[in-house]
Amino acid sequence: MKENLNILIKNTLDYCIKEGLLKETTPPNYVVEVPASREHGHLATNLAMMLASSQKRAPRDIAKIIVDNFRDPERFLEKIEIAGPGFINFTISSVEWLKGLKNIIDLDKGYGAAAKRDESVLVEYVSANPTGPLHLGHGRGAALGDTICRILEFRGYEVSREFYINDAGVQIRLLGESVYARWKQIKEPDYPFPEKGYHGDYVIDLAKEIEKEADLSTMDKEAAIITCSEIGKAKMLTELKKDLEQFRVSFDTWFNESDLFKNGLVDKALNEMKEKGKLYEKDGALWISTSGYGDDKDRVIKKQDGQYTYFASDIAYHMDKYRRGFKRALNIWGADHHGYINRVQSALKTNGVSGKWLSVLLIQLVKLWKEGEEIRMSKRAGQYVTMKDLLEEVNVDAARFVFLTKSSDSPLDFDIDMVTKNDNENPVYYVQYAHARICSIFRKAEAEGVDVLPDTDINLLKMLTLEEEIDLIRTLDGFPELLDSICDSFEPHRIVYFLTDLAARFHRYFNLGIKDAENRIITSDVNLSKARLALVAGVRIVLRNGLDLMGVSAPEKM
RNA sequence: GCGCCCGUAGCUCAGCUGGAUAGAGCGCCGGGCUUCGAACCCGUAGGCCGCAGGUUCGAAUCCUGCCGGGCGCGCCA
Repeated sequence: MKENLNILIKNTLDYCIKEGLLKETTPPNYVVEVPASREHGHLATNLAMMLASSQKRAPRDIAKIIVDNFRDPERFLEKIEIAGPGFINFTISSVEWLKGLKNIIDLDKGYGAAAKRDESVLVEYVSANPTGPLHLGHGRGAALGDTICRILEFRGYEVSREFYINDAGVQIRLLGESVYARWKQIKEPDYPFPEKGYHGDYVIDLAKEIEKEADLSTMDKEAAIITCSEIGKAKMLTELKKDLEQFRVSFDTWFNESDLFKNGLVDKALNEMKEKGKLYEKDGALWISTSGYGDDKDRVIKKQDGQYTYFASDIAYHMDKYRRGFKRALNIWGADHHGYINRVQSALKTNGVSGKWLSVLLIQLVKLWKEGEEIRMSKRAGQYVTMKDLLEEVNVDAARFVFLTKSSDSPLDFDIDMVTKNDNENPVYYVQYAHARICSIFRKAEAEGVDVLPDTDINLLKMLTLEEEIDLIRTLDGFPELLDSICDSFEPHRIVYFLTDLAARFHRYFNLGIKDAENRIITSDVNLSKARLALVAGVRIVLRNGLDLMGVSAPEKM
């Protein structure tokens, strides 16, 4: 609707200028938006106020010119009013809203989707080290990344989901040493455990499993540790994939850091930078001069001991991403990585890649609450709640919904008790209940012999005359725009608030029928019933499509 | 010390590129089911939007400076 109105506004503006009613000017940055109050119509624009300075006239005078000359040949609008300091308020003809509803029902699962566009996005998320189980922070990143990908795809972007496996550095080695030590301890309980090793019980489980698969006792220590590293990593990855799959999160590409070295991509990246004169040696180490590109200081890329730093492989990785031809890249990182953003972007700029090509979405920490107390997580002590633990207690729908409820800028308190409850304290049920309720209405209608999928012709829909009914359609109409705003802002929490608001409007509408039988959806008037069923069918479509984009189920009964 | 994020109702948080009277959930108090699902709805109370300036027709939103909280600033990974 907004788009349609925008066209009319633009035509009117052009007309007024052509007729000399307004001075020629570059179009101001005005907005068309849904006003907060219903008294202000369906849509409103601040155009006249934005024009005031260039026209050197009072906003209300300009508004009057626009309103008096409004170009609306198809009678799209029912009413135009000037209000307040110079807002122009539009009331759209109710037939237009009914057409909008019909469109939603016709498109069904495709409502909210956009045509394929020539824009590819690489989204990297989770990227947990395969040295331990997924924790709640990873869960938040997984829910967020997955939902962003689903929405981008729905809006026509070509999306590739990627998980980067840090498998080339010392932490995999440390995993091997930890597993090896646990294996030794089966026979020699006093065998020393590496100081910085991984203390979690899962390491003991790994040691037991590896013993079944490989005869470590016939190997020398080094070979045994390498075996432990390799098998340990493979097993941890299997676990990660399993947990993620259960969480309805999948990836197109599992990218091994070690492949960057194997395929010579790190050397290649370094050589290119060397040729461009971006590298230099100092104090026996190799440095990259990122400081000219927005970084605070230059960074070491190869240490005195000849080992590459992580930065080296990260540069190679991001250059590889770029060369694979993606138009944009998005990384989803924990907030503790924020110091790294500037560094990576600077490195990209050093290589001639625009800093805007890579966006980074930071997510704040997750705190876990149980029985009114915070459960502090400590990796060193091997004490933390894993995704696996969580999913044993909490269903996937509830977990994903809660992870998505808050802005990623805000730390998340995850209250296990609330999310475990099967009552109205659990926020996911509010939206799901609305969906199930509509399904129930349809079952009832079917039982009463009402044609449940009428061919939604506009004349039938004209039975919808209640204010609440048009309001519902208006909300449904905002769905595609909501999705677009999420694609631009990477703020998927907005969909939660949108769906909660839609569910609230539906519940309120439904409850009108408790007070007054005339307002029930299935009434004694068959045509009215059909029209109202079409309306709630539209609500059901948006609830279902929206929940689907969140990776949350839309149950027919609950 | 420098950088990023946050500060909105008793609690947890929304508030979309600046818009009209700042909202929701939970909690408190009070109401609503003989017929479509009460996992629902309606109503009351509750706010110097951290503080102080600035930008303009207009600021919770943008700018500056403070205050308070979180995180990050390695030849760690």
